[in-house]
Amino acid sequence: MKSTIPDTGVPITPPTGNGGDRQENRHEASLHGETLLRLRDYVVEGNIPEGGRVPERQLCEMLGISRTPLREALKVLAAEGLIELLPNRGARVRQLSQRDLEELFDVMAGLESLAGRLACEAITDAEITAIEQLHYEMYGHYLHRDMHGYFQTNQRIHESIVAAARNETLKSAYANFAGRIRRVRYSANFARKRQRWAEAMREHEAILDALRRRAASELSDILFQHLRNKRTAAIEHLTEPREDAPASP
Amino acid sequence: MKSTIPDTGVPITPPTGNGGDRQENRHEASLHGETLLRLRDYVVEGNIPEGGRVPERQLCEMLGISRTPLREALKVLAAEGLIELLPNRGARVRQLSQRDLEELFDVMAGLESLAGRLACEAITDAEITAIEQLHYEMYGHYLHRDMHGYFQTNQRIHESIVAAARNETLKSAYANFAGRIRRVRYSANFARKRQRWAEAMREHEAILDALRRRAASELSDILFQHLRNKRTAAIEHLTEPREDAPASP
DNA sequence: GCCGGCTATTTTGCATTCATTTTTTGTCCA
DNA sequence: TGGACAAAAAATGAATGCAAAATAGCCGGC
Repeated sequence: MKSTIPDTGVPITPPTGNGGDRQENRHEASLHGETLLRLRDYVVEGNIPEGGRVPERQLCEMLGISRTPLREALKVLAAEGLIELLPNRGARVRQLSQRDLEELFDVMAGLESLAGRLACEAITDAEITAIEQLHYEMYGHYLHRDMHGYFQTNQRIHESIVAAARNETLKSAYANFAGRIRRVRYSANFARKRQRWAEAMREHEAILDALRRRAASELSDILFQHLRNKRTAAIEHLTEPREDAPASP
Repeated sequence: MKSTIPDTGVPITPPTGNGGDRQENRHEASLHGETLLRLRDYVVEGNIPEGGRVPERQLCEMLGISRTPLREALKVLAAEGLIELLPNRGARVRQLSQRDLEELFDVMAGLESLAGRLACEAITDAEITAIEQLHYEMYGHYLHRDMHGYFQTNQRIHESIVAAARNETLKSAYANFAGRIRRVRYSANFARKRQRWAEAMREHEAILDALRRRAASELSDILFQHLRNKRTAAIEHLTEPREDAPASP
């Protein structure tokens, strides 16, 4: 046997509860909408290995639906870039090349950069205060070397900036791209490198500072560079993934 | 009769030849892929009035296919934001509110701003020369008051910048958003206002200048502002669409 | 004459079915 | 033993069928 593409089977686990509707509006009503949400989460959470095939029949019985709504959802996921559809050969979880990742990170950087710019026009003092809170919280995590907490808070900060941009279209696009790299973000805690971590903290200080001053262009630059650095760290991590094994607690 | 939503019928015209595959890779193989491309063009070209319903059966016979692939294509178009799916009530061409347009323009601005930034890293002298050519060509159109030529060349310039960014993901997202506002861009030749037109030309000079110097941040700012001004012009035009009637040839 | 409720028709959503294509399995022969 | 061919099995792509919902049409009441 064996074709060139590894034909990983799907371990048929019970469906994960629909986490939350990040992106779609109110598709819960229709079956295909529900299916879309669940399938998206299912894929984003990494339940199917990279490049693995997405077997229609198994998913159908797993979700208890027929193939029609499932296939509709697959088409949408393909359009979103999460999976790819090989003609007559079914769907596969999209394999992201290094180049793909670089591109995705850059687009994310561009979107956050835009978010920062727009946020400067609209953000309220209260929102800034909230972000400051998050910042200090994150600093605490940093001091305690609490990676998980750090990442979580970090993400909330970035989401707050996007929210402050007051642009639902942007928010939705941001969520889409974030979903595509989420698998990587989770599997690779690339920022374990101490130096990069400290650097990121400094960048966050600068972000906050620019935000307080509503310095749009400046914030835009800082955010872009910040994400660019994340990108570099992530790529490096994927290329030579070691350094975190002999870490202190 | 009459519900709140205007129930515009679709004038059943022969299908337009598939212009070109902007966004999708090679979906020509499958029927639903073909359908997707054709339907997208059909909608983007404005064959269905704003907010008009997209009747499955008519489109089926128009395209000569069954409902299954058509419905798959509709789901994708809905995910792209071109149409919206009302539960149990079919698809409608998405009506863009003024706010939607503002948001879309801003996102486009962000993407172009990003494109400029990235282009500075990768663009070749030859590409810059090509853009300069386009710029002079556009200037010619400007002097001759040739709006159509001007817009066409203008669009090619912006596309060249996006292409120079060497980021297919960005290019694809750009195409997606461009498609959403294309209907408006075509129906409203908002830049007829002389003053804005001259301003735009100056901005383009600045863009070219920054590009030559590979001044990433600066170009990013200029591009954002340029698109922002376009946005303002467009919104103004939509609000009070007059001024172009008593124009000299 | 206009409004509200009732029925008929259309339309949508999903399941099922059918036709191809691909993939796997089995067998034969070198 | 191993590879090539062939048949079987499975999976995909698309069409059709069927139940539920919505819309339109109609009639009666006010």
